[in-house]
Amino acid sequence: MDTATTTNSGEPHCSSELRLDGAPNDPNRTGSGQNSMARYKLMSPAKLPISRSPCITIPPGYSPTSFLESPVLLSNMKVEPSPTTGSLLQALHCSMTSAGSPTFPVTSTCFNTSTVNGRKYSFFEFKPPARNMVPADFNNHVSEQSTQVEGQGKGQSFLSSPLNENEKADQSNELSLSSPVQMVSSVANSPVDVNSDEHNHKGNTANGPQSSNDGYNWRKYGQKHVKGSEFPRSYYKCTHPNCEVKKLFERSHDGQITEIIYKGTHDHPKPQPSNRYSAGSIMSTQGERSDNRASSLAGRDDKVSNSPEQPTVATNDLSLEGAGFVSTKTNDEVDDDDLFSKRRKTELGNTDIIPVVKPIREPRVVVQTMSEVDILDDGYRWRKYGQKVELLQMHKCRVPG
DNA sequence: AGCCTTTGACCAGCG
DNA sequence: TCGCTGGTCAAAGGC
Ligand SMILES: [Zn+2]
Repeated sequence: MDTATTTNSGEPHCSSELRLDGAPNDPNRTGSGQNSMARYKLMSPAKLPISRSPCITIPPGYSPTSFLESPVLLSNMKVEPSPTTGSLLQALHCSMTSAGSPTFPVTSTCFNTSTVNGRKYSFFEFKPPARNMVPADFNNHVSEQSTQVEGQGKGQSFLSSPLNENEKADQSNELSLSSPVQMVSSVANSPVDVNSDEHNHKGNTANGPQSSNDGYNWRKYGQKHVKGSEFPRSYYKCTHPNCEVKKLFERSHDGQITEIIYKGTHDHPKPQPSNRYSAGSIMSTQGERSDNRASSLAGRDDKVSNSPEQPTVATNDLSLEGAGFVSTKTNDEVDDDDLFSKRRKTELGNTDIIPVVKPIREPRVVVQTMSEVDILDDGYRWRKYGQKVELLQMHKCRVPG
């Protein structure tokens, strides 16, 4: 019941922040799962006493600035606080605000690194400012910032034409992190309005069938209402034969994605690249269902009329794969974080992201990379503006690709 | 016919 | 050891 639709997206404009932190994760732990995929995680346990909280998620409403006062990049933003110094939160905020387009207020981005099995994974988080609605294509955000901007408005019809964006996305989106770092970028793109029949019609725009299309095909294998979360969490697996990549979704009633988490990496190419749209990732929720299938099928077939899902996705996903997983959250997270924190902590090990208060919902995207890297080849340039003891490093996006 | 979603139950980790 | 919680399984049903 629940589920909703999808949506979301955030765009990271320049304002995004990258956070690297080294937190150890335990990949080994499987938790209840059968697979022992490495799960690395990220969220932030609000409750955790962890000091590391590398990632701070700042709610859109908040201004990171407050947190950090670093003199460094403040150009657009008000101030950029350095993690070290002060409050992170604000930093994030700045981004959003100034980020540029009002339309896309990016909430924040964090990059975390955690160590798993000896490896370090980094998480990259983007938070979109959106309150309820998030722009659908996260992917784009990542790689492309402005492209989408227009659509976003309120999330409604971000993409009038998904296709176009997709294409764009492809082009620009590809984050190729060639570097040692494997990026995972998640994409949370989703259209949001679930209910709407419009989805069908509009396709991406509103559709929600797929919450996130990353170009892969996903099958829902469970849904649960997590305590602390207002919305039910949906579990998806990659349908590829040998692939065990999983995706967790939380959507609000509105259809907005509250959180998206990717686990594992795809060891296979995206299905039918040609169809980007439908390619596969289709996740649907209740309302979407019909669409979903359609999209999914479509994906396969090419029919995708709606599936538009996310065009952007295609490229982005890839990145994700490399990494462990990605998560996206929205404001709601706050509570969720707590919840998540628990398990995640376990699962992930220590990677924690500190939850910030989030009045609003923003989707958060966390990208996990395999290396410590400071460098992300995501097409953006990052400037380090702070560092924290725990290996946490904050980077600020300077120039988009 | 095949694939996917839904949903309740079960399993496992943690406090 | 028990209860809580998150994650997964698997049957049923739908498209
Ligand atoms: Zn896969």
